[in-house]
Amino acid sequence: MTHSEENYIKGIYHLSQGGKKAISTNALAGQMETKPSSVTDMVKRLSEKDLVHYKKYQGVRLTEQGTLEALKVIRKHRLWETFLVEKLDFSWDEVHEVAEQLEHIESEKLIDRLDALLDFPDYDPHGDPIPDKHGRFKTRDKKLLSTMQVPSQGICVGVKDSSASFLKFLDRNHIALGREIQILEKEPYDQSMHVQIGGHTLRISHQIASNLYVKPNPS
Amino acid sequence: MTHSEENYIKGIYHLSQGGKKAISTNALAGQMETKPSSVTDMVKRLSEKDLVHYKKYQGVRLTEQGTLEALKVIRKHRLWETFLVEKLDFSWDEVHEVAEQLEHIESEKLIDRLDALLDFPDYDPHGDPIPDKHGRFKTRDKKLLSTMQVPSQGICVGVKDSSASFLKFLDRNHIALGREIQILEKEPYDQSMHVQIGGHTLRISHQIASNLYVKPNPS
DNA sequence: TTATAATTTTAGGCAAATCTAAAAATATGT
DNA sequence: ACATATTTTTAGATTTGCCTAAAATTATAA
Repeated sequence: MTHSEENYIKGIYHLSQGGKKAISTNALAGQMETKPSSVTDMVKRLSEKDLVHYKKYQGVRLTEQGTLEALKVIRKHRLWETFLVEKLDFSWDEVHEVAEQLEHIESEKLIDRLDALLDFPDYDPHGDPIPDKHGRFKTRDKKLLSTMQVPSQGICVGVKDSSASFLKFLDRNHIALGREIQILEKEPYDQSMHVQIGGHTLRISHQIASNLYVKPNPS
Repeated sequence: MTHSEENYIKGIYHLSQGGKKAISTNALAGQMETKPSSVTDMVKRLSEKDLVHYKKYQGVRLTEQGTLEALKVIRKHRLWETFLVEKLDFSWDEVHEVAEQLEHIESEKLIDRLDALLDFPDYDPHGDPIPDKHGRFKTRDKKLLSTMQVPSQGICVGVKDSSASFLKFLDRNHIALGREIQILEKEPYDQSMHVQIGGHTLRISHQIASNLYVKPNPS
């Protein structure tokens, strides 16, 4: 597989999340930041290699093999992100770009040794699960902060949006993964929330709350 | 720069070692394992980018800028090799292939942090010097084992041939970098040598002796 | 249901990096 | 020195991955 093919497979996987419904050419073009005509070209190539199911005008779906390849790339991406944060002191908003390059390095030994060096982590710095070498990963009981009850509490375990700007916002507001969060109040008008976290009380907009995953505490 | 361009620049650097004489198209084609016509094409592109001096039929030479770029790639290659051996327990005969891929990752922060993680090493696992971030590196007082006096002694500090088969041979014969070696005898007929190293006495062919660097002990 | 809009595909082109085959330039040997 | 061999370059093709513009298909809405 070329880098570009791997990126497409990964893009299709992300758009499909869980479900196995077909992804439209336009949607994939959006994800890949390219033109629909380019997508059609590439999708044909992937189809020839049996990485996707494709019928004209019907969208595209990963085959079993394609899914496995996607999980391999995602495993590499997330292990490298973890490495950058844990061993090279990158912050969680800096790792994505570099991991986009590192995920294409081909060496099973390398990635398995990296896994061992990091002590076989289950989740990456953004709280996303890291597939093991067979493509299996642990899902976690988590909800978007925006859907939590008032009052309730839980632990921050992940982000939905992992853009640098969102992650930096969280840093500035003492929100980090692993930290306990208490939902104190919810404003019916704009759905903003009052929460307590890391010894601070703050107001969180709906936009923010719907991009932060929390593992609810059994209450 | 594309990966291919970086590889050519590195290839030219290796062929030029030290000297600044022009490299022939054929020689470069050999180094790059490609056809001379492909080299001509690429060399033209590199010339447009002012990475090399090139005149038709006159061979190619790195510019100052080209030399700097070559040193950057070599720095990355050697730091990654060191990482693989030091942190991921690769053996010195396994690192080259993977480092060939890793050397193209673009991130100054990554490579500088890696450098720090490894404690700013001066030499890679094959004894080759690692350029610092400005392209400067330490040369070392070293001679090929084949040119050493009898009797004399020194410390193994590098290999000229770093092919897996040679490195594995060294492993099997208790020859490792950093180890003291004593030259006991030299056979005039075939120039093979008797040496003592790591508590073993062994006979070393001229072929082997002319691919192993030794730092002579002041005697 | 039929015209219009949106999506998707095709057709044709471009750049990078490679190749083969042929032409041009340089080097070599007697 | 000049014929021959070697080296190097050019010309033209191929593959990957992208593009634009136009055609084909599917969706939508009055």
